[in-house]
Amino acid sequence: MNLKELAERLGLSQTTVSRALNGYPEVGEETRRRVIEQAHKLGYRPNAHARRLATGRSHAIGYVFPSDRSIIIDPIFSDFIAGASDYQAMQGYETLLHAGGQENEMDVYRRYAEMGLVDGIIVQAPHVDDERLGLLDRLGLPYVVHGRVNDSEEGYAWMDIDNRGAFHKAARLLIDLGHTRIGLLNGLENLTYAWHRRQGYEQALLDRGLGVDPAIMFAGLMTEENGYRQALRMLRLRPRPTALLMSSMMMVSGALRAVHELNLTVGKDVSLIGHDDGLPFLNAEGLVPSLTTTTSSIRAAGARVAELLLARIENPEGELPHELWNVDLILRGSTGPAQRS
Amino acid sequence: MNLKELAERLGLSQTTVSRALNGYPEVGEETRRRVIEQAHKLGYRPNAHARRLATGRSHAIGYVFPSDRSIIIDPIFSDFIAGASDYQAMQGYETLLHAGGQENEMDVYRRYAEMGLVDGIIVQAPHVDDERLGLLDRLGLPYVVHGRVNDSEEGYAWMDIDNRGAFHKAARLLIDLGHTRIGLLNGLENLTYAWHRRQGYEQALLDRGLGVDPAIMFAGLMTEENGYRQALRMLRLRPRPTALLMSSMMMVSGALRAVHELNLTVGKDVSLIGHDDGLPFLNAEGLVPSLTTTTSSIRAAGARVAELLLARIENPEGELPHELWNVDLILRGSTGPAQRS
DNA sequence: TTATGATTTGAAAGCGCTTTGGGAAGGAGC
DNA sequence: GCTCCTTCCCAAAGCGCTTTCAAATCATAA
Repeated sequence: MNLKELAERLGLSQTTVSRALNGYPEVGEETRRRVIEQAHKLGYRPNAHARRLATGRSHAIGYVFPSDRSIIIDPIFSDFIAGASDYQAMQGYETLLHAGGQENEMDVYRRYAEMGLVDGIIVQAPHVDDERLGLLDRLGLPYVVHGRVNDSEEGYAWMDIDNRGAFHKAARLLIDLGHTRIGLLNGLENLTYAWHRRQGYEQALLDRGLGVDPAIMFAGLMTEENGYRQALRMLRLRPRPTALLMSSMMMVSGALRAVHELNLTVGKDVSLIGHDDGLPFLNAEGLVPSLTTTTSSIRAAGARVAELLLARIENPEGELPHELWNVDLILRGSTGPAQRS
Repeated sequence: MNLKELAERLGLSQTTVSRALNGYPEVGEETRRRVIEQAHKLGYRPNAHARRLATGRSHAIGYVFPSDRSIIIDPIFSDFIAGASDYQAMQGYETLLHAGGQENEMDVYRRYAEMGLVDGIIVQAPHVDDERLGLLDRLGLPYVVHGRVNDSEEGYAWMDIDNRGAFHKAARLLIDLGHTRIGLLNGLENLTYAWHRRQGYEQALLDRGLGVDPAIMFAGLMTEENGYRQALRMLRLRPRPTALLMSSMMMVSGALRAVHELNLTVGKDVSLIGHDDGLPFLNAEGLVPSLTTTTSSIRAAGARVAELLLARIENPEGELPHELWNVDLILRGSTGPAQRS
């Protein structure tokens, strides 16, 4: 069932039927009613490609993961995309995913733009000096960055959570509790969010005249195993760090093993704070003791970034959005005053 | 730069240029060379939608997640899709993702088919009696199921791992080690894979004349917290189960907490076996002691399912593939002989 | 030389939609 | 009566490709 057939069956022209279905005003109310009713009854669906060809709009958003596999493995991305894709679906936009293949990330963007496959891009996991933005600008492809690039905040659209503030707050809490040796288990620091977290952490230490010790700082893949290994390593140092600040719940999970293995007590011998992206399969509250966290729903972020991007697509001349979300520090049972050693 | 311009610049017709680029034989060698060279030089890319409209093929594969959010949260899906999408990208197929929105899963399939958005579908997480297959058949949309539906294995294309065999093997190993009370922490049993695992587990018990005790069986979301809670509950029963068989690494992670909390020793007081999908952020070998697992790469499965689907699309008349992968039982440190209690 | 066939190329139709530029019908205003 | 708006509808062009069908070119054989 295509437009032509539908029009014939209604005794109308394609023009009128198309207009009626797409809500154009210059069509009689009675006619519109008839058209919509019949379209529904006959199960008419406009062909997506024909429409896209005619309008020049693809009604699709692209997500590109580096062929390098270290990114998509991060489970937070699936939750981010779930949030974004959910919102897009409600707005009639499809979600295009590109993972791997032999093509490199920049080439995929180029292809997307030149073939008209997507109307916009969500840039994931920006690194400290990200060359993707320049390319997208040149291609004229609208985009919104989830996170920020380096410290520049102008000239591109972004939405980010206040990672610096979050880790600053968290570190300060620990310091206020009397901790002076606080370990940091961070993500790869060429990614901006990790870099910001480290800045927040270091600033809090410096604010209170505490030194920064590279021996109790780690930056790497946020796996359970790295959480375990690094926590174990740090907690074996003397003087032992009395608190650990961690960038992901997976690392927390690993760190807990280390803590148990050393027969230490969480919240007493060692205080733990982790960043919680709100992943449903790894719950900070369900731990024993429940975990003090910096919390921000990655899924909500996904939905919001999608919203900003669609707004940019509908209105390219609008102002570039810059949105920084506050991150809550939720006090639970895994933090306590420092013990004297 | 579109085909028309390129043709003009070359002094050829669109027909010839199109043919040259698409590898049709009826074009002079010298001409083809010139065309390809110029196309490359001028950065020509055929418009995706025009091509799709003309050919009636979308060169895209769809993945639909139920609006019910309990599925996509499972981190194994992102790894599965990464594998599939990777393969597709190499073959020139896009990946379309649908998560959430107000539309229900069946309606999305209908829309995909009627609007021509995808050439095929990968059906995820089939339940025991899945109504999706019937719909897809009616829509004439090629698909491959990752997993099986109920116990019927004919009439549809599928690829699955031998979940029943895997858990049978695992349970039998434990029994051979002298365990007689073995707990099962499973996924939701309306999903076929979980149902199969339970069958394998029960069969192994029955084979050796052991009874099945519902008190030490759990089926639910495979979260860390459920792993912890259920392991804790079971290990507090008397007589205490001396082994736990688990459907996911997240559950293992939670169970480990419970074991530590009860001051039990893994591999001695309690043996653990988990199913490992090969997720890169949660490594069975990195645990202490390292974990005995049933192992099968979900990423490899994704790539294979995509391969089967593309083959079906290229050749719809071909035989329906039925592919069952053996699952290895990898013996590591978390299993040992049962202690007498 | 001419007929024959093989090899290359092109004109034009078509994929299914949107949108431009009118045009017919009907009512209001003079 | 006539003109002038509205209101509602339509024919046709166009989006950028692929593909059918026909024609041009060229070498070869009779």
